[in-house]
Amino acid sequence: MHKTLISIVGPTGIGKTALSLKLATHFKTAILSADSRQFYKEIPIGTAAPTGSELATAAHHFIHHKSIKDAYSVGAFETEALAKLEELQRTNPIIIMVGGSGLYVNAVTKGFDEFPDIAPEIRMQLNSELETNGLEFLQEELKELDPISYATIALKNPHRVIRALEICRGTGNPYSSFLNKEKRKRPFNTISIGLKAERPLIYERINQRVDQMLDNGLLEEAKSVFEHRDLNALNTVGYKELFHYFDGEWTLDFAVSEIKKNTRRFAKRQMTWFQKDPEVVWFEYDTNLENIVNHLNKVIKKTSE
RNA sequence: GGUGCCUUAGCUCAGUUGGUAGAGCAAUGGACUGAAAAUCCAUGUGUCCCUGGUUCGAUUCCUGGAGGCACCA
Repeated sequence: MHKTLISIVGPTGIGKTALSLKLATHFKTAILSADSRQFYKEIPIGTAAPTGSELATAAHHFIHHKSIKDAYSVGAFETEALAKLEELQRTNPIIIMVGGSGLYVNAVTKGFDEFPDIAPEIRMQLNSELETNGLEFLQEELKELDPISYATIALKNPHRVIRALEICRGTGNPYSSFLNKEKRKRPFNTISIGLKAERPLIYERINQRVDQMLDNGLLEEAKSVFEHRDLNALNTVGYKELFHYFDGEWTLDFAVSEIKKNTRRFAKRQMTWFQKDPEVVWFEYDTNLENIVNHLNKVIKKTSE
């Protein structure tokens, strides 16, 4: 049987986790997470990670396998996820992947060009140069070192400029020279399923879920990681807002409304990302499992012919 | 009841020496190859509270009215 990765995507709060559990039960298989925040074991509540009983329903990978103190990146995830998939598919050809982080999903399903590892000091240096000299200064350096990237990347986006520059500085070659190489072919076929719903419904579910998180102890969870607030893993909706509350700058009510607002915006960005992928087949969030399974079986059958 | 101030975008407000108006926030759309729940970009027609008057022309000036705030009774 042909190896298959069933990828479930969609905006936050739409029910991806629930669907993944049903599909894992149906196909008697494991779940791989492509959620850039559910990796971290210290922050399960605010990231809406699967609960203990949900985790017990099927084997999960890449949930709570890292600490917020670990440095992690899409590149590392791509490598680990591909290795894990290879291992799992030796015994089970169908594996499920769920995740709302578009970049991380693409890392597994499509892959990126390969870049050498860059010493983290280079980025730290670039960040401090951004601070002291400003973005235009860095843009000028990029113009020198990599005119092609200078002409194509979003120059007003400091993250993009710094990434390109760290490659230039770290390798001595332009960032653009690594791009658009032949990508390693995936040894599996991906079937992408998207969950969708009317915008007001998504927003309503998000608002409710934030209240639920508070009931589940989000405040205590945020407090327990407060001292590490500067870590990238905590530059996350649900935490950064509560940190302002802990600082005494915001009332709790305001922080909560900011969490809801930022989650809604996040959901919109996810939809924008996934909508442009022509391979995703969309289902209403409350579609019967049977319909989705039928679709999957049809595609699986077709690809193995 | 009297006096003063206010009424402009979903919200807070700016502005037009009279030629139908603009910021912040919100909202919406988008980008995104190792920070991605991150980061960045784009988008502003609204009975300028209502009525009558002056005027070629009123959201702007004047009359009257409604609502709000403050002070005085």
